[in-house]
Amino acid sequence: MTPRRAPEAGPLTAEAIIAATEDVLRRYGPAKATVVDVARALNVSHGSVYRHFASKTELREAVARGWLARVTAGLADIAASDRPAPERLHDWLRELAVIKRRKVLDDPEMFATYSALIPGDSPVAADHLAYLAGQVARILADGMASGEFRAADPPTTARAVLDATSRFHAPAHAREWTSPTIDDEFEAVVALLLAGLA
Amino acid sequence: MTPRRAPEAGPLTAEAIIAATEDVLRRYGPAKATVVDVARALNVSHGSVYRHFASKTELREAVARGWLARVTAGLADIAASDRPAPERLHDWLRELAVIKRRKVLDDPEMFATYSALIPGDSPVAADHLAYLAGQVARILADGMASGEFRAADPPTTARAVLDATSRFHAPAHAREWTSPTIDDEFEAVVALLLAGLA
DNA sequence: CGGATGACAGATTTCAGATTCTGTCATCCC
DNA sequence: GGGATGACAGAATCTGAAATCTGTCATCCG
Repeated sequence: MTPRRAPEAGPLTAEAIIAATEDVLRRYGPAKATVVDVARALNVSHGSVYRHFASKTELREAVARGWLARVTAGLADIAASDRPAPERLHDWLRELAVIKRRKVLDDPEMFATYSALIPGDSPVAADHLAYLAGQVARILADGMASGEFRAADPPTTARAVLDATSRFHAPAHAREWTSPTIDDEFEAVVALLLAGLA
Repeated sequence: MTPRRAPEAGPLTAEAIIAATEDVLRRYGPAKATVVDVARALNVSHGSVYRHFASKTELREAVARGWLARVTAGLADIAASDRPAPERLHDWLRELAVIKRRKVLDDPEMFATYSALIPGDSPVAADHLAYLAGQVARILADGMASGEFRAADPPTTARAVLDATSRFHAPAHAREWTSPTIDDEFEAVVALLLAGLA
C-alpha cells in the first residue's frame, strides 16, 4: 500500500488518520483492517494513532460518521426545497432508500463498516437516525403549517415514518433490497403513510 | 440425552423425527445440533433420518414451520373476531409483536433456528409472511366492506402493513425489542397506518 | 515539553492437522 | 421388498500452538 503521508509531512491530524483508515477499510474490509495497517499507511507507529483515538472502535466510528454525513448530504436539499410537503417527503424517503441501496453495491466495505456498528449499539447509528428524523420532522412541520398534513407532534411522527420505512433503509434488511418487487413495496408503504398524514 | 423412542417402537415417522429434532435444537442450539444427535435421540442410525428428509436444511425447515404455526396460532382468532376492523388490526399487530418478543426470551434456540433460515432465503419465511398477510388482508377486506377502511387492494395493502411494522416483528430487529421505548414506537407507527387506512 | 516511538502484556486471530459431520449407497434383515 | 444400517468421501468444524493485534506506557527526540 502506498503511504499517504510523506516523511516530511506536517503534524499527524485526526483527519489524516480518518482518511487513511477509510482507504485501509476499503482495501482490506472491516474484518481484516488493523490499526497497524492504518499506521503503516501514514508512515507512523501505531502508538501515534492512539494519541488521537482512544480505541479502534472510536476510530471506526469517526470514519463511519464522516462517511454517513457525506453520502446522505443530498437529503438536506430535498428537505429544504419548497415543493409540496407530501411530494418532498416521498422523494426524501425514496432518495434515502436509493442511497443505501447504491452504497451496498458501490462501496460494500464502507457499508459493512457502518453496518457492523449497529449490533454494538454505537451512538453513530442513533445519532444518524436522529439527524434524519430532524429532517423529516421539518418536512412534517412545513406540511402541517400549510395544511397539507394533519396536526401531530412532528418529532414523534418523524420517528414513526422512519420506523415504518426501516425495511427500505435499515442495513439489517440490505439483502432484501435486490428483490425485484422492492420498489412496489416501498411505494405501497409510503402511499399508506402519506394517506395517514393527510 | 434420553432417547425418545424405545427399541420396540413402531415405524420411524417424519413427525417423530421433527419432534426429536426440536428437542435436540433446544438442548444444543442450532449451531451445535447435528443429524447424528437427532438419530441418537431416536435410537436409529442417521441414515434413517435421510429417508424422511433430503437434507439437514429441509429438516430444520420442517421444524421451524411447525414451530411458527404453533406460536402464531392465536392470531387467527383475533383476525376472525367480530370486533371493529381497526381495533382488530391493532390488536393483531400488537399480538404478533408480543409473540415474537416473548419467544426471543422464552425459546431462544427455536427463535434462532427460525431466524437462521431467513438469510438463506428459505421458503419458510416467505410462506409464513404470506400466511400472515392473508390474515391481515381479511381484516382489511372486512373493514372495507363495513366502511371502516377506505377501499384499496387488500393483498397489496396487507403486505404494506406488514412491511411498515417489520421493525416490530422481523427477527432482524430482535435486538431492538428490549428498548424501553419500543411500545411507544409501535403505537406511533400503528396509529399512522390506521389513519392511512381510514 | 508535546508529540512520537516501540517494547510489552494480554486478547484475538490464524493455520494446519485431527476430528466430526453431512449426505450417499451397497448391503443387510425382517 | 421396503425400510434400516453403517462404511465411506468430501466438506465442515474443532483444537491448540504460533503469530498477530490492541491498547499501554516508559522513554526518547526535536
